[in-house]
Parts: sequence; structure tokens; C-alpha cells
Amino acid sequence: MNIGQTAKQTGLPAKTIRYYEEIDLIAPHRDANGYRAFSEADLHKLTFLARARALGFTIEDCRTLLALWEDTTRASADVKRIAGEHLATIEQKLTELQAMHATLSTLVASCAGDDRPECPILDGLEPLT
Amino acid sequence: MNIGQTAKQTGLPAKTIRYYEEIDLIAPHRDANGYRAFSEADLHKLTFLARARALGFTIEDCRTLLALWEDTTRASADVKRIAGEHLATIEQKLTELQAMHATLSTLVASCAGDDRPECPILDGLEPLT
DNA sequence: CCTTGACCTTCCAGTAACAGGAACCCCTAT
DNA sequence: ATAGGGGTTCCTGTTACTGGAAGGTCAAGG
Repeated sequence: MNIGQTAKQTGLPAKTIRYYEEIDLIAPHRDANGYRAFSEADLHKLTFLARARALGFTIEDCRTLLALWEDTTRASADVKRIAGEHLATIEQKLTELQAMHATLSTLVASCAGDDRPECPILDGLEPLT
Repeated sequence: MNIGQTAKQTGLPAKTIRYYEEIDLIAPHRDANGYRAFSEADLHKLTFLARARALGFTIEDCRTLLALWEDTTRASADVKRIAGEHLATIEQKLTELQAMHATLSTLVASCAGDDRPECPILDGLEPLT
């Protein structure tokens, strides 16, 4: 299967698939004309990668997860550790974003948003002398 | 004031301050020896920038906000629009992160995390045939 | 006077994960 | 023969810095 069709099936842009090959996440065969030829296994991997990336795992996490996925003798603890660390990262980002949201939404709500210059948003960014 | 002291006062790394000068967010004077000399106004701006960045505004947003901040004839609507758009971005990221968190925490909770290979996390990333 | 150490300077490279675009090849249909 | 819609590689740019090398400056101590 060519890259265009593979992109459709996996939902990944062709550019991304080429990039994944470049960084050795996948290694599709080549046809005589130089076109990439994706196997079922390649599709499988790409779909796996697409899901892991959608869950926010880094590429390096994905590399490790992919290796564990293919190693049927893995210990689930290894997978759980990676996922757990990522979960902690997500939780931290959530906390930060929620704090930003609280502050910013208060500021935005308090701003008239008209043609006058008075602006509580800028005031909120102003150094408290 | 030299850059080291300025860094302490603003909480920004010296590297970051140099970078802000490079992209023309600030323009401190130079002493005869070539050292940057930060004025009170520079400190003010840097603190403003630090707060805006902490709220997640992009550098380009900061550039605009800084210009509005210094323009006493601004319309608060201009500020509110930028902040509102950023708020929407934050809300979208929050939604995405919450979805990731829900999925991933379920998967992590269901994984034994021992030395056996069975792993619901990997299963969850597996393409549904 | 010399050295040591803490500053400061510029410049170059690298980060994460691609996206955009140029220049060019391949295949099929008209 | 040509037009189009694939495909290929290679190079650059993105965001907001961070790390490090090579070297200038300054105050204090021996």
C-alpha cells in the first residue's frame, strides 16, 4: 500500500509517516520504483502510534511502548510505569492550566471591553509596586 | 543594574532576558564595558512579560499586550479580545487534557503492573481489528 | 603585579514533532 | 504527447528558549 492510502487508513498525514520512518519508528519496504510499500504490520504500528500520540505520549515514550508492545514477554509493570509518569505530567499540566484559567477568566470578566483605556487585564499584569 | 541582578529581581533567567532583547521586546542601554544596564522601566517591562508568559500568553501576544500597556489611549476591547482568544485556547487544551486524563487513568488503573505480560494499557492502544 | 573567581559578552547548536515548499520522478488516462 | 495526481528527497521554519564554548571585565587577595 502506498503512503497516501496509508495516511487515509491511519489518519496520520503522509508527512508524519515519513517522519516516523526517518526516526526509525517504522521501516516500510520499498517498491522497485522507490515508493514506500506499507504492510499490515506497518499499518498496525502506525495506528498504535497515532493512538499513543493522541494520548499525549512523547515520541520517545511511543518508541518504548512500541518495543514493549512487540515484546510478548514484557512485564506490564514497565508499561504501567511509563503511563503513570505520563499521567502525572498530564495532571500537572491540568493543574497549571486550571490556575491560568481561573486567573485569566476573572480578569477577562472584569474588563469592560469597550473603547476606553481602563483595563483590569493589563492592571493584573502590572507589577504590584 | 546588571543582568544577574535583573534576573533575580524579575525571576527570569538571564538567558531569557537576553533573548527578549534579541527579539526586541526590551532595549536596555549598555555601559561603556558593553554590559547591559537595566532601568526601572526595563524591570517593569520584564516583570510584565514574566506575568503574561506565566499566564500562557505567547511571545507575540506579549508583544501586542506590551504595546497596548504602554499606549495609554488604547481601547480595553483590544486587550480583552486577545485575552479572550487566549482563554478559549486554554479551555480547548483543558478539554483535551481532561479527555486524555480520563482515558489514561482508566487504563493505568486497570493494569496490574506486575511481571506478567498482560497489559490493558497496551491493549487500549491496540488497533481494534 | 598577578591571579582567581564571579561576572559579563557573543555566537553556535539543539530541543519536539512535525509542516511547508521546491525540484524532480512515476504512472495512468486521454 | 501531455496533463494530472501520485510519489520521492532535501531544506527551511516553527516556539521559546537552554546549554555550552570562547573570551572580555572587574574587585579582592597574596
